[in-house]
Amino acid sequence: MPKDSAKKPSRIQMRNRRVILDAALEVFSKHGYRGATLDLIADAAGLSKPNLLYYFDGKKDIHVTLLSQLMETWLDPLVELDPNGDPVKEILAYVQRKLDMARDLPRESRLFAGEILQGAPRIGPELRTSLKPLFDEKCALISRWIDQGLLPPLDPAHLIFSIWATTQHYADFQSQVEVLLPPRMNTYDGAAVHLANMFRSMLVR
Amino acid sequence: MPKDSAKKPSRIQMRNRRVILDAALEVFSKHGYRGATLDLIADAAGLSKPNLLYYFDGKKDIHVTLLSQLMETWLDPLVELDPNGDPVKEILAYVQRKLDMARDLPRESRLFAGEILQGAPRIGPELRTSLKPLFDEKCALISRWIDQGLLPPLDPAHLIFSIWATTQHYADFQSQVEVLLPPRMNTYDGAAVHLANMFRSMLVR
DNA sequence: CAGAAATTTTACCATTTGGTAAATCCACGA
DNA sequence: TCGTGGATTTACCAAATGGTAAAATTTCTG
Repeated sequence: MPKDSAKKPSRIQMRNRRVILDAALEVFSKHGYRGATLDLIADAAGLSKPNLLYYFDGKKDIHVTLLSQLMETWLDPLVELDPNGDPVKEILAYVQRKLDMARDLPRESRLFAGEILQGAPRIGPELRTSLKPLFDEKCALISRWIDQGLLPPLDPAHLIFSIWATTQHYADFQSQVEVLLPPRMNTYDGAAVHLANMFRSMLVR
Repeated sequence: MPKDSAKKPSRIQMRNRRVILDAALEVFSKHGYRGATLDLIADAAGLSKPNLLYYFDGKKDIHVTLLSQLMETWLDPLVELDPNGDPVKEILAYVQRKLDMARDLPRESRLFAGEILQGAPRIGPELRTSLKPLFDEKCALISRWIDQGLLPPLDPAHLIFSIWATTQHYADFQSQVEVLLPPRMNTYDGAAVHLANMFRSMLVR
């Protein structure tokens, strides 16, 4: 009975929960919450549907678990923004980290985007408790840098939005980018150059 | 039998088709394609479900019709990019038009985003036939401006991506923006200032 | 190895959902 | 005003889907 959170998970449980979550990430990010079916997830995981429900309390449980685990990974690049570093370098490094994440974890990006797009019905609370404090802290940090004359005056919140939007775009709108950009050309290298150039020109006077 | 495209639509048909499409926009943009049900759309339209299907061939038909109509509106701001205008002014005006669209037509933005996010299963072809040629044309225009020394060297494609991403972000990620930004403050005015500042600093070298 | 516990499968079920057939209602032109 | 075709409702249905009960099987432990 693995559903009790008190007991320590066995080897099989560890393995199968990971397999299920990976399959669910694939399916949820491709079809959205409603478009994803337990049968699709079970097939992708190589398990039977009732077997899935032996490890999770239901479809919602799988989805929420996935989003909660993702939140940590998602916030990490912003956490690393260093108050003691050089402001311009720190922010440009943050842009690059976010772009790397879009390239390396596109499914996660799309899962998150789909949830937000539909009004964050399942992680709204976690946005308030996890994301908001971190966001406010980093906005304050950037404001301090501005006050110290290390950055030109700008709105920290909108700056962060722009970084999120431009980097995640390559994962979330991948199907559109692939239609528009010539094949064979490396999308992410081009994006890295362009975004570094764009944000540097705004941050360096 | 209004489903034959040959006949001219009656007054009632015109009205009801518009009512249905507006209701469908509301429901599709909020719940996604799979999350939207004919019952929800019918309720929102104030019609019965079989009555919906008297005007459209099915759920897919409603969705595709909506997306096709939207495509025109969506491309319009880019069409207006004037080869004879001042490059910087033209591009900044384009940014503002896109931001206005995110503010005034957030449901349309989210409908489009949801479709792209899931791999554009229903408008992929139209991206190739409608969007791609226009995109290529405007990329070429920007390249010409660069060659003429009117703009600093930059990648036109990634520039356009950045404009799309930053402006649509305020509609597509509205639920997140609302959590993070203090209420009472006008999001779109702040965004307009920030984005104008950002893109100007990149374009004016 | 024996028995218990954990895991997996088989056989279901109730609800939701996209869609249809046919009867009924209603607007409008002759 | 009456008939006709367009518009709407009523009563359905088959498939899909999330979920469950219980039997069967595998794994672990003494």
